Amino acid sequence: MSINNIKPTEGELEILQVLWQKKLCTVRNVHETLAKKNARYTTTLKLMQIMHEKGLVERDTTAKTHIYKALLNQEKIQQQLVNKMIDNVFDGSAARLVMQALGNKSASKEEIDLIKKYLDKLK
Amino acid sequence: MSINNIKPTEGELEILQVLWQKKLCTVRNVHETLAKKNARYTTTLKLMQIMHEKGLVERDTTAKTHIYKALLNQEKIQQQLVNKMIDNVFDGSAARLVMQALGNKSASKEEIDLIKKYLDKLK
DNA sequence: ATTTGAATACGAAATAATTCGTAGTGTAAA
DNA sequence: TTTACACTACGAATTATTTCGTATTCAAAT
Repeated sequence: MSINNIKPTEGELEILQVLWQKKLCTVRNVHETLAKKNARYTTTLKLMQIMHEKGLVERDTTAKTHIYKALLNQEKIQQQLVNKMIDNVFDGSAARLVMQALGNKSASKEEIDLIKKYLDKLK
Repeated sequence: MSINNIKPTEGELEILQVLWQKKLCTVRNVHETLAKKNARYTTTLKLMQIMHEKGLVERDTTAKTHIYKALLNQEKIQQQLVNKMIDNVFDGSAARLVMQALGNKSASKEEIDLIKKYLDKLK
């Protein structure tokens, strides 16, 4: 399995989320940022070590406290997940997903304007 | 766990997809429609039996060949999955998800027009 | 120098999800 | 009525994922 077609697990995705946002993180960094507040520190550590084995992240081990960095491209993974969702859950219709996403508390007026601009550019 | 907050697994989702589309299905029906063509028939059967135990589907067992029907509401599940994706993968921004979905082969001109109309209605 | 605290490594248990094989049963065709 | 076949039931193996505990190491503070 190449660097493409990699499907991070649920837990890995949460960690990637943090790494994408902060660029460089220690394990503790990630752990404390994580929503999953009930897990032990070593759980996060182990997960990140596994991610390293799998090549999902790289780390700088020169100092005692290692510094992690995501290797997967955020946009690629997003695209991959969205595509899969469109196929599996929305019968292949991107439009249906979009409308579902917008019929949604999360979509503010600003966001909707943003999208309209984007659509106009697409044409 | 109530009927809400149920999180179907990957495999269950594939089956639900078929059930939502066809309304009423035998196991064989589902099995042959499924993308997952490499799995044995009894694998699909077992999965659907488990879904029944969990209350994800109901079935009519009057005849020898059972007839299955989805109990989960498609739109609710879609909404739930989309929301989760927005939170976990798009930093809470619906707009970002939408744009990612549209920067995508799947979005044809027709679909884009559809979305524009939808957006206008929203305002 | 010793202690203390925070870090890593890693085995292994616990949990979840998938997959399959075998047994048993009912029905329709021969 | 016997055979053949498609179906269900279900245990159990396999695989994937998550979780934690313990051992060890290093460095800073005492």
